[in-house]
Amino acid sequence: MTSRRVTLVDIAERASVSVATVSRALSGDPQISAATRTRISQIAADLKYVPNVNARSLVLQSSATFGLMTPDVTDPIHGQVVTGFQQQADKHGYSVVLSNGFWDVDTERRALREFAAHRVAAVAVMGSVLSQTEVRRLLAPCPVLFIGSEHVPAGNADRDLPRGCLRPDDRDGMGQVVDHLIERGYRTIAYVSGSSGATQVIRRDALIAALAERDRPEPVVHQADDVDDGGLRIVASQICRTRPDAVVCYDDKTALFLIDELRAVGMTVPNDVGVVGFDDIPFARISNPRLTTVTQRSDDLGRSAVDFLLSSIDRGKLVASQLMPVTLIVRETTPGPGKGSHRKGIR
Amino acid sequence: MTSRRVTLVDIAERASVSVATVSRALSGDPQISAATRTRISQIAADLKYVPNVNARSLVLQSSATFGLMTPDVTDPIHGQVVTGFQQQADKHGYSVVLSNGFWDVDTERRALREFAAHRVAAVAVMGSVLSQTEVRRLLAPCPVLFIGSEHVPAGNADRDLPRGCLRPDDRDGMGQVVDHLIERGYRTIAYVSGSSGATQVIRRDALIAALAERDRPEPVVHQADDVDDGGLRIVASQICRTRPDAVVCYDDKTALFLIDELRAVGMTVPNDVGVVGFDDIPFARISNPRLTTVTQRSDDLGRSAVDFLLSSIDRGKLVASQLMPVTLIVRETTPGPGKGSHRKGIR
DNA sequence: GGCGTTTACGCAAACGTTTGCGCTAGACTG
DNA sequence: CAGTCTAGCGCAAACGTTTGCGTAAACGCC
Repeated sequence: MTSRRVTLVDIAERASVSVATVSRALSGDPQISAATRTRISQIAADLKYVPNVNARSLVLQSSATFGLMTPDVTDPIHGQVVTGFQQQADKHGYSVVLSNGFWDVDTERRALREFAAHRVAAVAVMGSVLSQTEVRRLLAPCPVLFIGSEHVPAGNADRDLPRGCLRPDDRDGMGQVVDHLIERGYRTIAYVSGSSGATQVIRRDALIAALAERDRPEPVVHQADDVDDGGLRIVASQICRTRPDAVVCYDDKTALFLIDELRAVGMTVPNDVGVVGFDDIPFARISNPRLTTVTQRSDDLGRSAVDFLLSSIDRGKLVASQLMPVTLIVRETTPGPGKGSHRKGIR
Repeated sequence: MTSRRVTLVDIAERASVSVATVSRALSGDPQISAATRTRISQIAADLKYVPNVNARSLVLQSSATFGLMTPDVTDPIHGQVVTGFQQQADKHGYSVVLSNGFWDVDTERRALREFAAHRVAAVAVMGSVLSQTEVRRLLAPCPVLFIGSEHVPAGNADRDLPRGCLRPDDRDGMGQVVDHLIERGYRTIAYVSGSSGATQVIRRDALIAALAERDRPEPVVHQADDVDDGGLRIVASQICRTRPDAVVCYDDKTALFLIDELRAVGMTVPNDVGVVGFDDIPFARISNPRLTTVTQRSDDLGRSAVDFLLSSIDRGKLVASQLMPVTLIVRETTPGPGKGSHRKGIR
């Protein structure tokens, strides 16, 4: 607060040129002679000039900034996407304002309005509880991209995607999961989902479809309300009764919490039941037992997202939606039914 | 891009008043009559007016925005701080631009310059690899707060804190850890730290001090270079040889990865060795075995950070530094040496 | 040396706000 | 009724950039 920030006019005075010249020189405009350009750059450096992006955005009518809304950065899967997004964004000279929606309608609305107020160049939203149309309306002329699974009418999870949507190929992933499960001899399969969000209906439907395609019985689906706080306890006891061979979970977090609750009711993974997750968060590979899951290269997802936005910015509209490839990683939670002599002798 | 954004002049025209009046009306200036104020607000709402914060920041000489730099949001502990920061910030009408430093000097410098360019009101940085003075210099007149442990000369970890620094009371935490370990009968204690960052030297010194104060032998300290990618493997084998009663880790992530590596070399936690972490990340309470750790209410940390910044903004300078209280949470990884009959019969 | 062309730079408007100050009309005071 | 006050609003400057257009000097050409 003490010393005023140095502006273009300060540099202009010191270099005895006009502000326009300084501006052009610093932006590398070729119509400025090399001599004055270097001279001006030197002075700018001496004065520790740092441009005011607010002023710039004002005249440019748009700031070199992306808005990114996530339900909760705390969730590892979202954190990874954010990271990738971040990296790619500032590789292209964009910065990103982050907002958490916290699965709350009003919070999300405020966040989106904030983006609009900042005149961000584009925004990516992952896992909103708002409808896609409301989001787009709130953001008005600004291009929007939906990361992760987006709610589409059940039954055509992989086709008729709304434009401006980038998500992992959950359907293919579920196919791989089911193939693996069948190969290992699991027969009865259950599904357990977290509380809210549109992703899980996609994954659930994908699982149902995958099973149907292979002439397997429909899965029992369990729904947990508050995964972080004991919401899976009843699910665990239900599973304890129904005794499916394996249970596939909405995501890794759900899977890990479920395993914990299963232990509490006396069921051992993978001895008594196989478990597979989704997302491959960092802790999936060091959990005990290590979690079988499907990885989606979340950071790539984030990176692709900004590529998406960039191209949609200069084309003026969003390009077609896209599915990200996905691969199953088999670890210790699915050795096959009854084969759960998991690291005997060590634990 | 199609329809131009609506501005104050649009509202002014429609309401047949001046722009100044509109501005004042919308900001609740009492010198505008209640009648016109509501009339203008109505029109603004009809037109879906959303203010241009860039223009505002330009005249206000400062944007209602905080910069927040973290090494990596993916790390759960940082994620939680970010979340708390976020919440408190937009409770006060501030938005936050996030940047990852990724433990890289140049990335951090770019990020800080970005903050300066945005003319953020204040910035909080957690776990920078830059020196505190360089950070402050880069950010010039803008107040800076260091979240988390900050590097201070060894030996006076808890006093002579540099101003503008907010961190958990690691020293007290380590005291609780040591007391707990002693009470449970652990005698030889090792310390394992992650690679970079200033936090761990603080915690290491805190552990050393805590042991010394209680007339216990100095700990063996291990240093891992790349925790995420097998860096703890050699540490695990070392521990396998030296056989300490317990090992306290720099943070939960390190602890969890270490436990995984220990299993790989045939050591069981807590049977063969006790483990305690630091931070209480979400997965600490569902790991197998569940991790004894010290919690620091990371979201509170984030919240306190913005309170800090807010008060430092209107006072014109940073208030004194502050230690956040911390408490030990005893779970399953420290039952006492040899008492590791951890959940027998279940796993 | 006149003419056109290029090079290198300056002028000034514009972006959307905020705010100090000035102004007017009506209310109030004596 | 003249003067003072106040409520309610408008004028215009300012914030720091960018950029279209103008222009002066330098240059090339015959």
